[in-house]
Amino acid sequence: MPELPEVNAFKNYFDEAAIGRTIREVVVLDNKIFRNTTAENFAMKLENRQFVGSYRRGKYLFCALDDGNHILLHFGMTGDLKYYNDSLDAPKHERFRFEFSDNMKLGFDCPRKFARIDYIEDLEAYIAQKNLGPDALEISEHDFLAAMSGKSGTIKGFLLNQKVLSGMGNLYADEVLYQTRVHPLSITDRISTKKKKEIYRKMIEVLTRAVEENPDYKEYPEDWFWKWRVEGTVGPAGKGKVTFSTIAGRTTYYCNAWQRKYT
DNA sequence: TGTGATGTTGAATG
DNA sequence: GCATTCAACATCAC
Repeated sequence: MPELPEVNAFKNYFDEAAIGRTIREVVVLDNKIFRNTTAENFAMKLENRQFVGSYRRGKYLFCALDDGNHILLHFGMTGDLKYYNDSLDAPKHERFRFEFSDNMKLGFDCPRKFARIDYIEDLEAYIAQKNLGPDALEISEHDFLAAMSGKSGTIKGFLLNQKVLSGMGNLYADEVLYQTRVHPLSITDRISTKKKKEIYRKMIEVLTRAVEENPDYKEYPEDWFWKWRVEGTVGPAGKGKVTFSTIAGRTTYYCNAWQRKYT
């Protein structure tokens, strides 16, 4: 999926396509993508409304309506947005679309259907109930260090936990650990304070750079991050080869000789 | 043809 | 409570 930088790019795309437009009709092609509401209710609530803004927190994109309510767009692994005019240009796995009063359409595409769409009347209560942690680009160094304190799980699991920190995904987590030379199996609170701060700074740096690229997760620049994330790639300064295993439930790439394991 | 994929959730287990 | 593992969700590409 889209991780934080990709969702940020979706936000930019959404803002451009939807803000200020009136929704004439909501066409639903797959009921199951709605989690806390039905397709009928969703359509009824949104028709004749206008989008007035959007707010991203981690991988969650909240879109504000002119009646004060919100919708959540969560892209799962394969969610995507497409803005178009001609019906022939509808994305292949469109699950629903907004048809605006000017006849333009914004389709939500998602082959694997891991995406989730919610209708939200109380945004703060919704976020509190989800237990969603602060955005990875908003959290302060102090709060980041405090969150690490006492944690006995792996650093990889820590970075992926959306309740602690929202926005990091599998690829960017591997990138941060690789660049800071910390082994993904390191125990979070055993890492030195100096290294913890390095992880924090690198996380901000990597995400900031990625956000600036406005990445489209289907098409990354040639020299994008994680080029190294291929088995057998030789680590920096000839430090051994990249290998992978499942850590915190996700396929994790790392270089044993390059990344120190704090235990 | 079997396998794994940028994510989340809930249940079961230690 | 904390952390981990697993299965489920559903489809596509290799």
